[in-house]
Amino acid sequence: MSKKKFNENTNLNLYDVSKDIISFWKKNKIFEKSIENRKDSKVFSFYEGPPSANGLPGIHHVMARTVKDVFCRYKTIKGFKVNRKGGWDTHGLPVELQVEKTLGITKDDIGTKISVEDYNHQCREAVMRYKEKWEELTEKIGFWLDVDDAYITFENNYIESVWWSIKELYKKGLLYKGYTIQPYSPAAGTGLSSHELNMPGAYKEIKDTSLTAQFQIKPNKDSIGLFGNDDIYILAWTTTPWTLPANNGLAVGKKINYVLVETFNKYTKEKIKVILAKECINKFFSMENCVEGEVQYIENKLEFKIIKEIKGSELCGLDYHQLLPYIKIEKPALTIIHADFVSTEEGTGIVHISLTFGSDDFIASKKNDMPGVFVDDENGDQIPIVDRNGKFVKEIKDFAGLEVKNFSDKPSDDLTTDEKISIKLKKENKAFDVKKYVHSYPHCWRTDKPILYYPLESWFINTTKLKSEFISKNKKINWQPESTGTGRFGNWLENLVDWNLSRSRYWGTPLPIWRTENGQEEKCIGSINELRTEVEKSCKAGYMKQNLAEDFDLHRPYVDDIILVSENNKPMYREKDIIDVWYDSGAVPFAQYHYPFENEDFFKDMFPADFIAEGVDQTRGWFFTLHAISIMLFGKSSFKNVISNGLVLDRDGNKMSKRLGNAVDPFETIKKYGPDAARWYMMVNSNPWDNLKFNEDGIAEVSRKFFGTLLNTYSFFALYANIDEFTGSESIISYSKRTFDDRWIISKLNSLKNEVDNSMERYNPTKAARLISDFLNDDLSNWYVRLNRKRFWVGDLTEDKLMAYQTLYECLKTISVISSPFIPFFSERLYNDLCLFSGGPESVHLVDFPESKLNLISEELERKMLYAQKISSLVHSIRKKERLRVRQPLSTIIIPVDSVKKEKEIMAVSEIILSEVNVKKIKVVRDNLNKIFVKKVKPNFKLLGAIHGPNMNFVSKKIFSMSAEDITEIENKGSIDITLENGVSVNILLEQVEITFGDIKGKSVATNELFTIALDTELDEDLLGEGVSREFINKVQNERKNISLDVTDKISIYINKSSSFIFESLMKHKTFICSETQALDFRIIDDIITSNKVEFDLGRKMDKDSICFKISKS
RNA sequence: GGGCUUGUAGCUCAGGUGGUUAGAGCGCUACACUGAUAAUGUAGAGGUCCGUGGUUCGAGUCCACGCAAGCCCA
Repeated sequence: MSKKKFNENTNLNLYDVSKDIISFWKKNKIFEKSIENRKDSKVFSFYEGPPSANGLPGIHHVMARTVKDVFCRYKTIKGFKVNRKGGWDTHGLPVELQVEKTLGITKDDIGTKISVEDYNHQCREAVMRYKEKWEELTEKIGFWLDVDDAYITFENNYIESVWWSIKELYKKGLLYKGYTIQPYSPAAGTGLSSHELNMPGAYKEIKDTSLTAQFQIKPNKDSIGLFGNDDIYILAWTTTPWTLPANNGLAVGKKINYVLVETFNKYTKEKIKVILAKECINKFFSMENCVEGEVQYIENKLEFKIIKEIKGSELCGLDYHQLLPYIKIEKPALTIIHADFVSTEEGTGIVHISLTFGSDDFIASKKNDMPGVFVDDENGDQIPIVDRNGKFVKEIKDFAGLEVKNFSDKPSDDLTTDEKISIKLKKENKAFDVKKYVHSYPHCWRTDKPILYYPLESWFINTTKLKSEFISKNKKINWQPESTGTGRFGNWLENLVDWNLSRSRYWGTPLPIWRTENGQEEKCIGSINELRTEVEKSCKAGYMKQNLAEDFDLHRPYVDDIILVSENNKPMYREKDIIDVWYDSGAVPFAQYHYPFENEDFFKDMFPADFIAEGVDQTRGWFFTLHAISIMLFGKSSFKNVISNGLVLDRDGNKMSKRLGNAVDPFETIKKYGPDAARWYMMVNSNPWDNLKFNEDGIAEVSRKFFGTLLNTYSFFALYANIDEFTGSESIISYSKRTFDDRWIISKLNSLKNEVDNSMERYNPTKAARLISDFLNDDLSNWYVRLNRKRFWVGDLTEDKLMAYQTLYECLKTISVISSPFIPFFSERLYNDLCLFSGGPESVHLVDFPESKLNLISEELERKMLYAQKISSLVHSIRKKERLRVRQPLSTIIIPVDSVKKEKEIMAVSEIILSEVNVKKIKVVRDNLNKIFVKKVKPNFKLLGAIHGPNMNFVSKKIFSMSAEDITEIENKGSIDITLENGVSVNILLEQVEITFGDIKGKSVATNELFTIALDTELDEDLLGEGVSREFINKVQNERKNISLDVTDKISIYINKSSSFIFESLMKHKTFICSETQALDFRIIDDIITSNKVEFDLGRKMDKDSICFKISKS
C-alpha cells in the first residue's frame, strides 16, 4: 500500500488554488491538450467578440468572459473540439478621441498640426496600451482563449479580408453612393459628428420665424368622398420655412383625430376650410370663437366652425398641390403619409416633410418611396435646393442666392429669408399663421453659426434589399433570452434602413474604392494583389512612380496616395472615407482567418459559429453586423446560439463609472475571493441576461455556502479515507448491493447529471449552477453525509463501509467534473486530489461529461426519501414545541395515510426516520382517525370553478363549512348533495374536493403539505433510562474532545457508584455506551472527584439528579 | 420621443397553461446538535407581489394606462 494520502489541507484560499492550477495548466499544456485530444471530434465553433484594449478591463468583462468560457468548457467535455481564437478590435472613434485628448488636439489639427501618418501611428499605439492587462485578466479568471494567435483588426491580413468582402458586396450591387442627412455647417463647410453636436454650448436658444402653411388638397375620389367638392387646405407647421420649397410630403398620425374646420385666412380675409389635429385647435383658435352657424369675418377675432372629424388613417394617401412649385416633382411625392414621430404637442399634428433637410423626413420618405426635391448641377448630378454655402440655388427664382440662415458675418438689418418666404405665402393665401418662435437649435462649435441638416454623400450597403432574409434567418437563431431576438433585435430588423458605411475619419479600414474625378468610372479593390496589379498599370500610365513596397500599410494616408488609372486612362483617386468600425467586427467570421486568402477548410469548419456571447448593448452593433454581413456574403447568419448578457451594476443598481467611484476592480476582486468564487457568484446569482447588482457580500456568501461545503464534504471524506486506506480504485460494489441511502443519493446524482446537461444544452447556466449547488448542500451534505457519518468511522473497512466510501467518492468526483465549466480551478484541484490513486485523464477538463444512467434513477426511491425528510422535519418541529431534546427517545409516531402504497413507502424509510428523530416506532393509521385527527375538506377550485363559475363563492363557502358527518358521507358514497345559500342544490363529487387531516386534538400534532403526524410524548422508565444513557454519552464525547483525544483513541470510563435511577440506567446500557464512546472498559469506583459532574434533568417524572465520571486514555 | 428589459421578504432570487395559507437561500432572533465543529439541524419574526384601472366566480400570473431603474436608437 502506498504511503500517499488524500490531501487533508482544508485551507480555503481560492486565489492560491487558482495560481497553482494556472501553473499546472501551463506546465502540462492542458488547454492545448483539451483541443488536440479532440482532433477528430466534431467542431463546436465559437467566435470571440473582440474587445478594444485601449481601456482597462472592468468587472463586467469578468461576467462576459465567464459566460463564454463556461460554454466552451462544457462543450469540450461533451466531446467537441472547441477552438477559441482571441481577437482585438482596434479601429474607431473612441480610439481617435482618446488620442486627441492625450495630444490636446482636435480633428481639425489632423493634417496640419499633426500628420495623418503620425496621428494614425499614435492610434495604433494607444489601442494596444492595455493588451497585457487584458491578457492577464483572461488568464487569471481562467478564460481559455488563444491570445497568442489573436486576430487584430488593423493588420493587413484582416483588412485584406474586409476588402475582399466589400468587393463581394460591390459585385452583388449592394454598395452605392448616396445621401444621408447629417448635421452640416455651411459656415465651416463640413459635416459634424453627433458627438460634436453634443459638445457643451452647441445648442443655443434662438428666435425663429415659424409658419403654418396651407397645402391645398388635390380633389380625387377619396377626397371628394370625405369633403365633397370644396377647396380644402391641410395645415402644417414648421420652424424652418426655408425648407418649404423642398417639401415632398406631409405626415399625419394614423391614430390621431383630425377635424375639418371652416374659418378665415386672417391675411387675405378669404373664407377657407382647413384640416388640423383636434387637440391642436386651441393653439390657433379661442374656444369662445367656436360658432354653430355661419362663420363671420371679424377683425382680431377668428371665428371657426368644426364641420367634421377625420381619423389620421383616412387622410393617408391623399394628394395635394405643391406649395412653392419652383421644381417639378414626380409622384408619389406630395402625398399624405403616416409617420410614427407625428405628435400633437406642437403645431397642427401634421408635419411638413422635406427629404433633403431632415433625418426623420428622409427615412419617412424612403419608407414611402417619395422622391425628394433636387436640381441638376453642372455635372448633371442631383443636388438639393440649397448649396453647400447655405444659399438657395438659382432655380428658386424668388430667393436665388439668399442664405437660408445667417452664416456669414455680414450685418443684416434686412428681412431674413424665412420672413421673405412668409410674406410671399401670406400674399398667396398659403400662410395660415406666422409667428416668432423661440427654441433651442444646434450650432457649429467652431463658427458659432447655425447648422443645417443636409444631405451629404456617403457609401451605403443596401441592407434594406435583404431585409426579409435578415428577418427570416433571425428566426432560426436561438436567442438567450428569447426576447432580445424577437423584441430588440427583431424590431431593429423590421425598421432597417440602409447601412451608412462612411466615416470621415482617419483611423480605420479605408474604403477600397477609387474613382475618376467626374465619378463616372470606379474600381473596387478586393485584395492586395489586385491593388498591386492596378498600381502596375498606373505606373505604366505615368500616374504612379513605382509599385507598393512589400510591407505597404493599408491605412491612411498611404492608400490615399495611390492613384489608379481608369479604362479611359483617367486618374482615379480613393474615396476619402474609412468604413464604419462595426463592419470590422462583423467581418470576424472570415477575416479572423484571413479567408479567402488562407485557411479555407478551417473557415468552413468554423462557420457559422455555434455560439457567441456578448453584452445586450451589442444588439445593433456586433450581433447585427455579424448577422447582416454573413447573410449578404454566404446566405446564412454567422451564429446559431447567442447569449446577450446584461450589465453589471453596483450593489444599489447604479451604473458603475469611474466618475462615481463605484467601479469594481476585477483584479482586486479576484485576489480577494479567487476567480472561481467570482465566476460562481456571477453564474448562480442571476441569469446572465439579467442585470447583475454586483455585491461583494454575495461572493463571500457563495464562498462559504458552496465552496465551504464542498471542501468540508471532501475533507470529511479524505480524513476517514486516509484512516481506512481507501483509495478509490477498489473494485466497484454493484449498486444493487448498496444501502437505501446509497442508492438514493446515486439516483439523485444521476438525476442531477441529466438536468445539468439539459440546462446547459439550452444555454441556461444559472439553472445548471443552482442545481449543482442544491444537490451539494441539501442532498449530499445535509442529508446523505449527515445520516451516514457513522458508517465512515465505525470499525474496519467492511463491505458496508466500502460502499459508503464508493458512493461519496462517486458523488464528489462527479461534482468535480460537472462543475468544472463554472469553477475551472477548484474543480481541477478537487478532481486531482480525488484521483490521487486512480488513473484517468490528468485534468478534469480532459474528462468526458458523465452520462446520466437512467436505470439508476428511481422516482420511487426519491419519493420515499422525500417522505422521510418531510416526516422527520415534522417530528423535529413537535419536539421543539414540546421541548423534548432529540437525545431523549420517544415511543411512537402516528401517521394517517390514505393508501396502502403510501403506507408501504413510509414504512420503507421508517428506519431512517426513527434514527434521525430518535423514536421507537411508526404507526400508520388508516381508520378510526377521529380520535386523534380531525378531517378537513377543501374544494378543488380548478375543477369546481370550471363547473360552477359565478356560483363558486357559494360552493366554496359551503364546502369549507361541511361537518364531520358530511365528510364521512362524501367519503363513503363518493358524492354529496349540498344546498347553496341562494337555494340552488348541487352535487359534489369526492374527486372535486381534497380531504386532509387537521391538527386539533392536543398540540403534539404537526402538519405540512404532505403529511399530518402525531407524536406520542409519553415517557416510561425504559425511554427515560435510554435518554439518560445518551445524555451521558454526549458528556463523555465532549470530554474526549476537551482532553484532545484522537478520533481513534480508546478510553476507559469511571463512574461513582450510587443507587440512583441514573446509575441503574447507565449500567443497563453499559455496552451501548462503550461502543458509542470507544470505551474498552466501564468501571465503577467510589471516589471520583472531578469537575465532570453530569446533571440530569429528567423532567416531569423525576427530580434533578447528578453523577460524577472521568475518562482516561487506555 | 420610439423600442426592449426589469420591478415578489432587509438582501439575492424561484414562482408551466389564472385556482384561494406566495416560496427558497442569506441575514436576524430563539432553541437544539456536538466523531464535518470557523460545520450542522429546527423553529420564529419578516410581504400593499411597483401603482391605478379592467377582464374573471377567482389575478403575483392576462389586458390597458402609469411610475421607477436600465440598455439601445432618434
